[in-house]
Amino acid sequence: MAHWYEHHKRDLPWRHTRDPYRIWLSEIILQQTRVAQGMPYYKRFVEAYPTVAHMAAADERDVLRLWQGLGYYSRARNLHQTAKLVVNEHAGLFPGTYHKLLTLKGIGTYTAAAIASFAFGERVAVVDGNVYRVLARVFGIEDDITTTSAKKRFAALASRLIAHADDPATFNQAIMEFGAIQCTPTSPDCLLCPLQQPCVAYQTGRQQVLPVKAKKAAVRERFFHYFVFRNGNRLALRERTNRDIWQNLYDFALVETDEPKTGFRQLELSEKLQKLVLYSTQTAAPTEATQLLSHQRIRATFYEFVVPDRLTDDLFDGLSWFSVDQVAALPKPLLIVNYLKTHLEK
DNA sequence: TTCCTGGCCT
DNA sequence: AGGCCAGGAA
Repeated sequence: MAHWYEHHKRDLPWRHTRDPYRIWLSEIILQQTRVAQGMPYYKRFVEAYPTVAHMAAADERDVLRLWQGLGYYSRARNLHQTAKLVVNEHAGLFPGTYHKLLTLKGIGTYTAAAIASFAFGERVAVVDGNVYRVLARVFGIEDDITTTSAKKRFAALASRLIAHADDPATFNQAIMEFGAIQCTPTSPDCLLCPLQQPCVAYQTGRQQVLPVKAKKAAVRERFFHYFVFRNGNRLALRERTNRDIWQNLYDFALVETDEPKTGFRQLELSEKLQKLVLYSTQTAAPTEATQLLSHQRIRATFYEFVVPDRLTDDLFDGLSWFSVDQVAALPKPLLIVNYLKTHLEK
């Protein structure tokens, strides 16, 4: 990989300095940012603020103005805050170790390792998105990289590898550059790859699968329209038995839609539900509630009806009458518990 | 058009 | 775990 790096490394301005200020500046700019986009910003910043003292003396709004268009503006605010701290508390000298760098605003594990190794030669491994990808593929690691345990595992592996490197800074640059240019996310250049032979992903055809990354479950939005039927001190509930959330808990008669609806008259009701609604009396304005699950957002509307005695045998779909005391003893989702709490108090 | 990528902070 | 942003890939 060191050999590959010597032949393929890009000529980037921050690779020609060991000035911790410039390395820090470049690393903050390159967080969540591609080199091509960050480059003009780096040049502008170095010109406007050649030293950390220049930056510390600037107004935050000027720093933000210079940052404009790069996104993630907390990076710029932290940049300025840290510049002031370095000048005021550290006499303008950057802390010289990984652990001290970690305490600065805007510097996490990746950036601390980058500065420590590039500026100070410390033997500490960077672990960024490139490194996850390269290691997962070469070593065939199937762990979900979004988990804490996987992050530990990759960091430990990178540490073992850098322990044997001639030069820690070059090792770190090389593995990231390799990930950025050769071992790219969607179409890695495996045919010309020097690691073809040892690469588990290549040998098993799993380049497209590795690294494994749990896609953050898109939060699905669902609209629940609850019909709360009441007769005297009894309420109509049913057990949820479908393959769905809240299995074996109790809720009310339910009509679900994919889209928001205003009022139950916009809903398509089953014949039996329609009849019950028709001959019952709506007793309160509909109320709304939202229940957030890990992967779903339930927006619920509750419609309250009093059912006349002559129709109490007309329940359907597993609904049964429960006295208020019985209801209290049933297992219910929080959405229902909260509704009962606020609408059934007497 | 939508999907994916990317460190740090709270 | 979710928010922060923009741009390149699909």
